[in-house]
Amino acid sequence: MTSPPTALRLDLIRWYLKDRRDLAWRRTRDPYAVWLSEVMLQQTRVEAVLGYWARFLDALPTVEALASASEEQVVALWSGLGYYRRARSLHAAAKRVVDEYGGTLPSGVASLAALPGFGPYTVGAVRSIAFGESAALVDGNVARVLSRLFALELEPGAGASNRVLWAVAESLVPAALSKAARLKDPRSLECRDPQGQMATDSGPGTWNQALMELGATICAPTRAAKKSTRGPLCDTCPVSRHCLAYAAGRTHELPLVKKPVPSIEVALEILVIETEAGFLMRRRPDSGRLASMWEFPTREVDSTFLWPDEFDRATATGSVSELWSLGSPQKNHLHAITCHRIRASVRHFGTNKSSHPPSTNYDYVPRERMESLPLTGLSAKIMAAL
DNA sequence: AATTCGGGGTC
DNA sequence: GACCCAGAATT
Repeated sequence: MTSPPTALRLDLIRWYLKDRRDLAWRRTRDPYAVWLSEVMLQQTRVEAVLGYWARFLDALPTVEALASASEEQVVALWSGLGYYRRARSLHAAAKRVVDEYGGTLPSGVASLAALPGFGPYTVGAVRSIAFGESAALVDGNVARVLSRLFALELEPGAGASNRVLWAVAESLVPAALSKAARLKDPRSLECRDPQGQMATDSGPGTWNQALMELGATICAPTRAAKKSTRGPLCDTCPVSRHCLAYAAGRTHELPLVKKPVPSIEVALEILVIETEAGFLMRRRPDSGRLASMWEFPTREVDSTFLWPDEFDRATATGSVSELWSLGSPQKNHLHAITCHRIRASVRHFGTNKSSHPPSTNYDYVPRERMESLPLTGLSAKIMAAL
């Protein structure tokens, strides 16, 4: 393991310790809290995670609390964040950590990688950030930063490309600090020496986070359409003097990007039926998209692609087409998921008539219970706008 | 190797 | 609107 070029390390670490964002999960070394943040941050921007992380930890502050929680509560705490498999994997992994490790998250590669939801990135992140182990990681930020620093022309997404990026990352990650050094000041996260000066020999967790922070705030992706208005802020980059792409004037060309898949337009009609017993809600099937989550009765217009169910069966009070025409129009919503762009028309229908649940997978949910229900993101937005 | 899985911040 | 994001699991 060669150590990173000293000047590069110094420049990046100094910048990071001075200019990094003050993110809540950087103020803790509780492995569970770090683990939770890393899972929430998978394919999700920092800004979106901020509120969720604190709320989740407040409700389920320990591995044991998470392990003994219901899956419904866990998914409800995740509602709106997306990629709900992450929540289910996290829950399953917490149960195994309690059963197999007495509630203490292991720090070894094999142990972590065997847990659901732990891919290569999360293993490296938890090991380096939570435990201070010398473990590399590659996420979208690191891939972009390393591609530019070393002018790597890699085929985007290819397995061989990923192997190169991981090899480079592993060649750069510093050795673990001594246990004494790490324990000296837990809050400072390897950041300062005993004189209060910023340490120049920071550990792997700091190094990895510095790489990601640079990618998130300075070494930004280039937008294919408008290369002039976006892209890396090389003028303020702390390591531009080490950057091969910068030296070659190619920062806007690297990394190579593959063209995105076109998105599909979807039109939905959504009916909010409010009775004395509560809102009529549908529970989605146990498998597939948004599995087991709850939503307002939904009908897809002109096709049955995402929401194949007729919502005519959703109510015992006559045809839904009739309710649709009687309902009062609500705020329409634009909702983008993966490669679909959804236009949702919403109508609200109130009635004093309470009735039995009209069919399986439907139920009336009182307003005060809606918040504890694992709602789909779209239904949560509709609820918030009522 | 290619798909699937949500949703939103940000320009 | 268009990206693309502190990816993992499945096909």
